Amino acid sequence: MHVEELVEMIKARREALQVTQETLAELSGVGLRTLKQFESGKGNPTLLTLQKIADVLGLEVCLKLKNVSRNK
Amino acid sequence: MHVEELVEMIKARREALQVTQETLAELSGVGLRTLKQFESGKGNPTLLTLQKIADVLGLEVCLKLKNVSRNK
DNA sequence: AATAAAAGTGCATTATAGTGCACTATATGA
DNA sequence: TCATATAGTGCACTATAATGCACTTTTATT
Repeated sequence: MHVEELVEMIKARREALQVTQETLAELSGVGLRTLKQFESGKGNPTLLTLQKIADVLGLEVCLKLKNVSRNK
Repeated sequence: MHVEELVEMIKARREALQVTQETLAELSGVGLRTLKQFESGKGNPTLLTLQKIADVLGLEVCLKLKNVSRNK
């Protein structure tokens, strides 16, 4: 997943749960500014930051085998 | 997945592919020091760094729903 | 349209990730 | 065992992520 997709997934999930950025920031312990930056596609969060955010949304960061076979 | 698990997955994958840290660093464009730090569990890489490393190993960073139901 | 809530942005500061270099430690093979 | 390859670490520096604050823009809602 590219960064944009990860961002979209986080945003979609947050919105689905009807949580505001402000609330998510509080719940996750990540600064509001940081969250805003990330969601607006401007950021390059650290793994820890991403995990904190994902966690609260019931998501988890993982690694999976890429579409094996052929050259993208 | 906790950081340690992600690290283990990267290391296992790198070793399975018989690639040295040095080679992986070169292929991924990530500094050797950074890679060493990450693999030895000392780091908190940025998403971009993690993606660069994962990419070369045929892995991708993703978000997935956590074990729904009940309290971990 | 007016208001209010939520999201986005500029600026400045602090904390820390990324990096190279030199060196140590450990694993591996002859 | 000795040599060599590979992995780990201390130090120092640069780049940038994380953050708060104040303000603007956008998105509902009435």
